Amino acid sequence: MFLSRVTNALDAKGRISVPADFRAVVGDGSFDGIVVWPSFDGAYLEGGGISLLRDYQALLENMDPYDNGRIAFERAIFAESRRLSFDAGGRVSLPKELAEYANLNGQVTFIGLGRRFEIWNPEGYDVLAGEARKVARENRHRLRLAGRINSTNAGDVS
Amino acid sequence: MFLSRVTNALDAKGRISVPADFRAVVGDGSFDGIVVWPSFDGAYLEGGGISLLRDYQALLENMDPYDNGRIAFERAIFAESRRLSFDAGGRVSLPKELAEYANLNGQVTFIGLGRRFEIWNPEGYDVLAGEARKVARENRHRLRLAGRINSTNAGDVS
DNA sequence: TTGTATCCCATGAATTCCCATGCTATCCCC
DNA sequence: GGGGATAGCATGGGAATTCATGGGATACAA
Repeated sequence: MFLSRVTNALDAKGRISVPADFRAVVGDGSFDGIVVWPSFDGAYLEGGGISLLRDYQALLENMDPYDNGRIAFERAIFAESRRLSFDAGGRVSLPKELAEYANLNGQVTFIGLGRRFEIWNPEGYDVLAGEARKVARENRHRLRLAGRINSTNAGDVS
Repeated sequence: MFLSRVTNALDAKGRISVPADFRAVVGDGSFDGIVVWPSFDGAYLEGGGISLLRDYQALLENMDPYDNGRIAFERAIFAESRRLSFDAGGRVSLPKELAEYANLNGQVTFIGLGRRFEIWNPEGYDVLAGEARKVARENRHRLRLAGRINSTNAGDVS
């Protein structure tokens, strides 16, 4: 599970240290690295472990083969994504076109969002984080974990 | 289940002993520690076991992917939360930015709230505790356990 | 050759691990 | 019931490890 927000350096060679917590999540045996693609919702990158792509694949394969949405997702995610493997120090080298797409230079911020993560220009994300906090506060009544009053272990999270 | 109010020391290295009662609750096999994030409702921290985050994830994944509330929750909780693992003595080290957010220094108070807990500056919480007692008294008629009157294990606090 | 990508090694800082200590609550035996 | 032993817990400090990051060397392609 990807959690937390971490800002790391993008060096002159185009390398970024992937946060150690993130590295611990993506291990899947077959491929030691991350998969990253440009978001179709804004100037930032989306990414995850190879298993995330497999989940998307399973999801799309349940859609009609000639569904316009399915084809578009395949083109926007699979075709645009890059497989970035870790070097010995846990870094990946980010292709230039992805860095340009997301306006990355000097510093980049990894945003953990559970099953996936995003990569942002730090300043770009700061304004968004403030808005998200405000909207979350306005919607906080919706964050309700369903209760089971009569259960013998209601609330037990073990 | 997180219960009781406990005040522990925050040492010079940023470490806090998590109350032993709390530690006994969070064990989940995969991760031995707690997850903590800044509340979007005030100057204190919220936390729980990794399973609490999984419950939130399940809740959010049932919402529309581009629901504004969902995205805001993901950014306000997942992206802001930190995974804090226990050392041999049952302590975690609290990142500086979280300590600053909640005005923590010297002493911190853990507030058990059932499925989750909060971390407060002790003085900050004292005023709130008094108010909570008053509001609880005003709402006391609402504290009604519905359902099985003949439950064989009524009052079980496991 | 020149630029680009990959691998390897070095380094400082931050974090984590490990061991030691005092206190408190609990247990057990007399 | 009293008193001592014992175990669990909170806390302090030093050592060892991990982590992020920089730079050089090597392989490959244009």
